This record gives sequence, structure tokens and C-alpha cells, in this order.
Amino acid sequence: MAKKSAPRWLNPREMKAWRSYIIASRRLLDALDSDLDGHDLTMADYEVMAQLSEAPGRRMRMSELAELAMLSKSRLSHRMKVMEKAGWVRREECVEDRRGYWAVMTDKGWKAIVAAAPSHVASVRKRFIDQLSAKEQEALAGIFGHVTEELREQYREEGSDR
Amino acid sequence: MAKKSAPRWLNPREMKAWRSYIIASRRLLDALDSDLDGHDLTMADYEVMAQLSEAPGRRMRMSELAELAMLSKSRLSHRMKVMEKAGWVRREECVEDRRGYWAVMTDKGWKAIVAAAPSHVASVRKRFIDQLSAKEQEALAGIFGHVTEELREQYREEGSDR
DNA sequence: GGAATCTTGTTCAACTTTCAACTAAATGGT
DNA sequence: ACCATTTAGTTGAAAGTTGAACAAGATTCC
Repeated sequence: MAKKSAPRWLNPREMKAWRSYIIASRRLLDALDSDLDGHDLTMADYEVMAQLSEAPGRRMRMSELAELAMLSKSRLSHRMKVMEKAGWVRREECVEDRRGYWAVMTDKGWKAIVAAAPSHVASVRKRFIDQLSAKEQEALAGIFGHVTEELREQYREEGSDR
Repeated sequence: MAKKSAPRWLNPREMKAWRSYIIASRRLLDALDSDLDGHDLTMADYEVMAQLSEAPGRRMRMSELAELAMLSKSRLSHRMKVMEKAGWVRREECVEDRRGYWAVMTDKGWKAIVAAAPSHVASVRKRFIDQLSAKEQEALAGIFGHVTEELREQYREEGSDR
């Protein structure tokens, strides 16, 4: 990336945008994670459980779940083992594609996520969403929607050669 | 947190702001990290090196460095061991406070960060900053500056009892 | 001066994540 | 039908992270 040519450093405005973004993000994510402590969940595990809870039948193929929760297959596999031990999920062999498995949320898992959700949402509100005006929320959605879109496009362009 | 009372779920606008923010952030950070691969650096290590490179004499006390790079002391300690082995930094006993150490950037470390910086900045630009208009950059700085400020305040309030 | 307390930084053990290797089943072309 | 390739998912080892416990030096306060 950027093999030659004089580097264009960030000007003060750009630098301020970038720094305040990463600093706030790290602190925010840390705070949200630590708010979840009481429920024996990390943000990543919460995300897995939340996605699964919304799937029809509260079940989903491992790959799809990994995709939605933005985890590698390997990572999901390891986390599932832990959550399975905790009795929150179960894995079921998939009949249609016998290489695959279903991740299935158990009743206990459902109870756990239902118990955690209100406090997590409250935490997201308090630390972030309620700090923003409606206008700011819309601006944010616009900005980050665009960033994701662009990343996807860049990925398509570079995708092969990285 | 939020012991009782009906949970206020996120409305669509709020949800969209929140989701697009975390999704974009995860993908963005992943992309930036993978752009750094070629320099044998992670974002966290880059941050450590960058901070150190800007300190007077390119040296800083471990605690201060941990603070600025937003790492726990333990984590920094471990990373330093790795970077020391790579010859990028050195630890020196501190005379003024004999419990402490100086993290000192070596010439080799300086060369490494100088080599990595242009491509990292280019990557931040391409993936993020250059995607934003000046107005958006300012909006972002405002929003996240405020979030950090508020988190700091919340921490002061809760700080003791968590 | 000295006991209690705080701070600095490391270490150990437990846990989590990554990366590459692997099995087994599905798909596709000929 | 057959072989090559792709896809689903797991595994094991190595690397990274966390958090509590710790040693040793600083500070405070009497």
C-alpha cells in the first residue's frame, strides 16, 4: 500500500477526527464490555447470542453465524465450545449438508440473553446513543454506512491479491 | 446498571446509528491491522511505537506509555518484551524513581516506525479519513470528543463502586 | 524514624485468539 | 463415474491478553 510518493500526513482537522474516533471507540468498547461483566458475557459473545436469538427457530448454521457476528470460523468454533459447556447453546448435525452444523440456542441461553439485553441496551444508551442528538445519530449512520460500503468495495478490488 | 424499569429499546434511527458504527468500526480496524501486516506491527504496537517516537528523547516511563497507548501495564510489559527482542526498544532503569523503567526507542525501532508510518497513514486515509468531507470530519471529532468526555465523567461518578 | 499505604512494573496461571493443518462432504467439469 | 476443487467446520499449538499476586521502592503521616 502506498509504495512511493511523499506521504500526505493528516492535517490538524483530520488528525483530530481520527484521534478522537479511536480514543473514544476504545474507551467506549471497554466500558460496554465491563458493563457486561455481571452477565458473564463479552461483547463478542453477546453479539453471537443476540444474532442467534433473532434467527428463525433460534438456530443458525455455524458459517452464517460467524459471518453475522463477524468472527472467524475458528473463533466461533472455540467460543461455541465454551458456551456449550455453559449450557447456552447446542450443536446439531445438519441433515441437508452433512458437513455442517446448526448452532441452536437452548432455553437457558435464551434466558441468559433476555436477562442481559436490557442492561446492555441501557449501557449502550448511556455511554453512547443518548449522548447524541437525532441529527448526530443520522450523521453517524451516514458516515459509517458509507465507510462500510467503501471497505466492501476496496475489498472487492484488492481482495484477490492480499 | 439499570436494575429495574421497562427497558427502552433502541428505535430504528438509534439502532441504525449503533449498528453501522460497530460494524464499520470492526471492519475498519481489521482492515487497518491487515494493512500493517507487512511491517510486522499491529495497531496496538504501532500506537506504542508512535507515542514513544514523539516523546522527548524517544523515551518514556512505562506507566505513562501504557496510559497514552491505552494498554494495561501488564499488556505493555508483555509487548515490550516482544519488541525488545525485536530490537525496537530497550528498557533502562530509572534513576529518579528506582521502582521504574524507561522505555527507550532504539535506532532500529525508529527506522521501523518511520518505515511503517507513511503506509499506515495512507491506509487510514484511504479507508476512513478521505471518505469523509471536512464537515463530516468536524462532526465526528465533535461527537467522539464528547463521548470521551462523558465517559470520563461517568467513570468519575461510578469509578469507586465498580 | 518507622509503620502503613500507595505506586511501579513484572510475573504466573488461566483464558482467548490466531493460524495453519486437517477431515469430510459437496460441487463441478469432463 | 471420476478426479480436482471448494466449502463447512474442527483442532492443536503458538501467541496474545487478562487479572490477581507479588517485590521493591516511594510517600505519607504520626
